[in-house]
Amino acid sequence: MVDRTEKDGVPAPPWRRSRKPALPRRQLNQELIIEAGLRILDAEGLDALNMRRVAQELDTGPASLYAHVAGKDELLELIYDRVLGEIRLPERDASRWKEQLRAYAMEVHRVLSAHADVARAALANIPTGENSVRAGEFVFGLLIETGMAPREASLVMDRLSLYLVGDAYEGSLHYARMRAAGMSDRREYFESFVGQIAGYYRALPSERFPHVSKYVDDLIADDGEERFRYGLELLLDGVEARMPRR
Amino acid sequence: MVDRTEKDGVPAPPWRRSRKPALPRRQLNQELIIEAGLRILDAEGLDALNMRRVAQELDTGPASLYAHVAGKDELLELIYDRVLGEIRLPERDASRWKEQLRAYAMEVHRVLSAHADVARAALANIPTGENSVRAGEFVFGLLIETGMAPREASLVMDRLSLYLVGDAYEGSLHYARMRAAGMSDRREYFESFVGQIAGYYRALPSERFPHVSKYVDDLIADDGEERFRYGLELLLDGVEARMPRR
DNA sequence: TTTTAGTGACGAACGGCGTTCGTGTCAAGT
DNA sequence: ACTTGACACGAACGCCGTTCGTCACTAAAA
Repeated sequence: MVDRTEKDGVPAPPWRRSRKPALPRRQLNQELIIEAGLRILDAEGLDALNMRRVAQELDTGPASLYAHVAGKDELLELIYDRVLGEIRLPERDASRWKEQLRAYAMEVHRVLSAHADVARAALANIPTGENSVRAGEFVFGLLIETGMAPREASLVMDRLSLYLVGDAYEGSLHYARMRAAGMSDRREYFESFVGQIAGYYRALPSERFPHVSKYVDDLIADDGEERFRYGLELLLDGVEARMPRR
Repeated sequence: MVDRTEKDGVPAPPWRRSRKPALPRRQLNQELIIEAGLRILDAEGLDALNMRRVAQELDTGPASLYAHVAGKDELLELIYDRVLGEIRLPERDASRWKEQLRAYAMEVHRVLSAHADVARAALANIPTGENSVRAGEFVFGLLIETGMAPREASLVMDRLSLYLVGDAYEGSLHYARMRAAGMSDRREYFESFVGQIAGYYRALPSERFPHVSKYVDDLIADDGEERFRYGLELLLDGVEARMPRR
């Protein structure tokens, strides 16, 4: 018997109990549930994503979902992996590893930013989906082919992934705050929030916090995009310093 | 933050009765609530930390807490800042900036690891507590005194903080999983979980994922501690490369 | 001493959540 | 035609954060 949850020969993780071959007698299947969930996530945020809301989107009751999805956690994993599927990978070219690694990071950043709240769901579980492995093979393979020892390449891939998801997670939090404040404009939120932070820093006693209170403008100067790029270059340069000479 | 409960140094007013045994009422204040919350967080994890459980710990009902704490979110922030208060900072010495930055990172890592689940609560809100600023002043001041431009120092501090909290967050997730599986031994969990991951990787089709499936042992070789150190050195080396020559 | 005002404590309850139970329903196999 | 069994789904369970209204108590005013 063929488990239909497998695509292209990738087995499902053993701890995810495999379910029956979904026979679409009625119009309800895992695919539809994932899509509905992602739609809600993008339009209304993670806080609005609950089983009742997903069921409502599909014109049914919450109990119906549990025939296709183990629970909310698994649904979030599935949605996350679906988003990772939007990552476009180039042909590997080890001679341009740094350039390709940078492009990869920017691509992941782009995809996670496009589905703002998905990163908040992503960090809640360790990803093991197909598309996660696909991305991993790209980065890992690139480093290996460049001549880096497998063990070190594994470390680099791990830290880079953490950085990408961690940064996106932080971005998600701002997005959630913006939504909670009822704002839809990014600029409006940025000015309001950063203004508050700046005021807080300026009000600090300068005897105890001389540097922080003095350089407030520098502390709030860069936005998320520039911070992401800076951290990325920091990492890439660190990796380059560890690359075997050729 | 103004605490109106005065403890010492205030003499009893003369009109106070001489004869009263005086239980001054129930003793309940913010301090007690924070401590109870942290106790539960450490002993039972974030999932077990809810307002009813905290109230129970203090022999009262959940409604009583809201006189001292705005809600669960604020309580988590307060607990987090309290944990940050355990961070010990040395005297700044810019001539040993790298060493001190490394020691600082290890110290934060130590404190966040000691209260395993607190990082999961930490990333949920942007920290603005006193102890958070204290740590920021240390790192920022260190970089400034080393000669780095304020704007760049701000970026470095931001990325380092993200790394520290992000890594601790990831650790928290493993901790939560371990607890959810009913294990109390770290070794037992590690072998069980990593074993599953390894099996999953090994089962991948080697045509599509040649590197990942080939170097499974290297992918799972290092534990969280080594990964943290490696990423930290990566960052520190990147920062060093950007330090102005002297 | 009596009254008044104010405050913290807290039982009860509201609304929302994830999830399960039991029953209904209908297509496929016999 | 009957049986089977997977899917659909209304209803409900138990848990959560939070609010309301009431009560107990104290400190100041009268």
